[in-house]
Amino acid sequence: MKYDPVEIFKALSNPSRLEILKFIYESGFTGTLEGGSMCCEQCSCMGDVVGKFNLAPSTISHHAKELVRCGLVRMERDGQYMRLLPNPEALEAAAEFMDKVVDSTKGK
Amino acid sequence: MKYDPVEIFKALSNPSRLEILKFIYESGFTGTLEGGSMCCEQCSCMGDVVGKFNLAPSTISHHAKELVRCGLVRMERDGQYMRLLPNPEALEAAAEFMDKVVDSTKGK
DNA sequence: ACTATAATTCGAAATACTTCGAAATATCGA
DNA sequence: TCGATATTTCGAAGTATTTCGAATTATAGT
Repeated sequence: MKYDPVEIFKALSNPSRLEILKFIYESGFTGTLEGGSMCCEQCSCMGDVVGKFNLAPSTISHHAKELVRCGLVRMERDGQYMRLLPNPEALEAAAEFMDKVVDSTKGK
Repeated sequence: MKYDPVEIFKALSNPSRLEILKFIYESGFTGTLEGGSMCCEQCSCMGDVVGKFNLAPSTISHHAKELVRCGLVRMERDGQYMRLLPNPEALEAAAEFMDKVVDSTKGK
């Protein structure tokens, strides 16, 4: 298996981290970030997240690393900036895992 | 909202608890429990879970309570036994939440 | 009422998580 | 190269989680 459901659920189980994930996903690809991103139109960078949430930069950095570790987010350097990119494949994999558990109880 | 995604993800984020959940869901409604349940054909009870996993009864009891707290499982007393019943609605709600996050990144 | 079985509560130990601030590292622009 | 900005690493404090065993509560059967 490419993604570990437990690791993904762990990443999603912290309220701050879940909000950060939502922010990254909403900003990603669609460029809906209000006021514009520091780094690009189509994604958010570390600093965008720091500006959005009431958490220390080191804390944001740590949460981002967790999101990357389990595959929910990808990161790439863009000069000084670190771009945070959604990886919906991982979220879909976790949702699929849940659907399978649901199916297992419905007699399938 | 009827179910809190963060609470559900927290419940799913522990390996033991996730296995217990899967066991409850597989046993529930379909009666596929090998060797039969202590309490009934169509579900598992606390003792079934204790027999299946290498964890102290108090630990199983604690995990079950967490699963009930977030809505993933229901519990009802049957004499000495405690029946553990899947509540797929909660799991479906969490999967739907995830799908919404995925959609938010794909331009809606 | 007593005993056995099932499950829960309680208290404690070990571990993990969340968050911060300070210091370190990376990159850009002048 | 220097100073400014962006991000990460490190160490520490407080909090939460996981697990256990012992004691307790609930119920069934005799």
